[in-house]
Amino acid sequence: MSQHTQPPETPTVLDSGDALPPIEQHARQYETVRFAHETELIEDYVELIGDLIAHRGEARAADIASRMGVSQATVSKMIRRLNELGLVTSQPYRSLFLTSAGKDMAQVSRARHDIVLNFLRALGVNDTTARIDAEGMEHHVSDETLAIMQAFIRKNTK
Amino acid sequence: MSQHTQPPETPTVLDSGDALPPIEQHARQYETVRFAHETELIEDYVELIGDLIAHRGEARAADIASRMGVSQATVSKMIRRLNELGLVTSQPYRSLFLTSAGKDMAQVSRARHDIVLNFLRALGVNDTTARIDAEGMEHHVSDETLAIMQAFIRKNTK
DNA sequence: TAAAATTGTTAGCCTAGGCTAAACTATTTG
DNA sequence: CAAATAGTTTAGCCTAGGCTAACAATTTTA
Repeated sequence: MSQHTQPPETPTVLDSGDALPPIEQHARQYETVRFAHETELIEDYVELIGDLIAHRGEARAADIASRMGVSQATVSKMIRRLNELGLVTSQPYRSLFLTSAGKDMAQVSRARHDIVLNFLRALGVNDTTARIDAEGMEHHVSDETLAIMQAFIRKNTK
Repeated sequence: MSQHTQPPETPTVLDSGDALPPIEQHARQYETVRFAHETELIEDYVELIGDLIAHRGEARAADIASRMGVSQATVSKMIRRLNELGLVTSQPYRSLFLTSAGKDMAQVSRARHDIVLNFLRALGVNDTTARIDAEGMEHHVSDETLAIMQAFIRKNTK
């Protein structure tokens, strides 16, 4: 079948680390990451909108743009997407609101974010770094790991 | 200046969690994540190519495709990019090789990946889950956090 | 060694998520 | 209350990273 005489599947002595995972499992790992990438920006926007509403009373495109560090045009386009996904409601030139689906997503996202952030802090990571890392990590942490992080926080925080 | 009378910058009582970070810092967090996204796929390919060479003796497009879970056309296109970036050398229809820049990247990437994976295992996360989480997390973990993870591994592994 | 099977490449399409520039709407202010 | 300013949207462009289909090259095998 193979056009090459391959070394056996068992790892050779060349490597220092683990063997390669089985092909199917390996592919599923990358697929999981690709899937996370599709949803994470959406979640970040929804989470930020929820935060802005909670902290500032409203969520405006200009605020989202400056906090996200992108142009207002980009935000405008994204809001249209969030609308189509049924996560926010908006009238032109007016402030945004989260739908109940949006609120749910914001709440879940925020809770996950907080666990990761507090876990990193409990581990001893500096606050600024912890915030940056948490922002990137939160979408890639499974429920299982999240539960373990939560237990760790309880154990290591007064 | 503002067209709305805004609540003060200090958070209102509505929220349960932390205050919003200052705008500049907030934007930098998201920018860091966006930047990581640009490089992480590249790193994943380079890391996988390095692993295939180490474990199988060669890295072929078909193997990369099946392990990444993408089409061969996608891999072919990506290899061209890696070439342009000076990370691999390739002749058509021949196996790939990493340049020394590619080897460096693979080595760094692999080391980081292993630390995150072993950290999750030391934390008590199931192996399959740990592999999936590590794949997603590795590109978002700062050097500071990585060092702390490494210390944690040393302390919690016999 | 010719045919079959596998592997690799190219062309062309699509979506997401950035951007700038220009037009439009709302609010504030002189 | 009109003009200036601030905020929002739209149009059009670009890149990355997927895909399929068609074709080319290589390797295996009958």
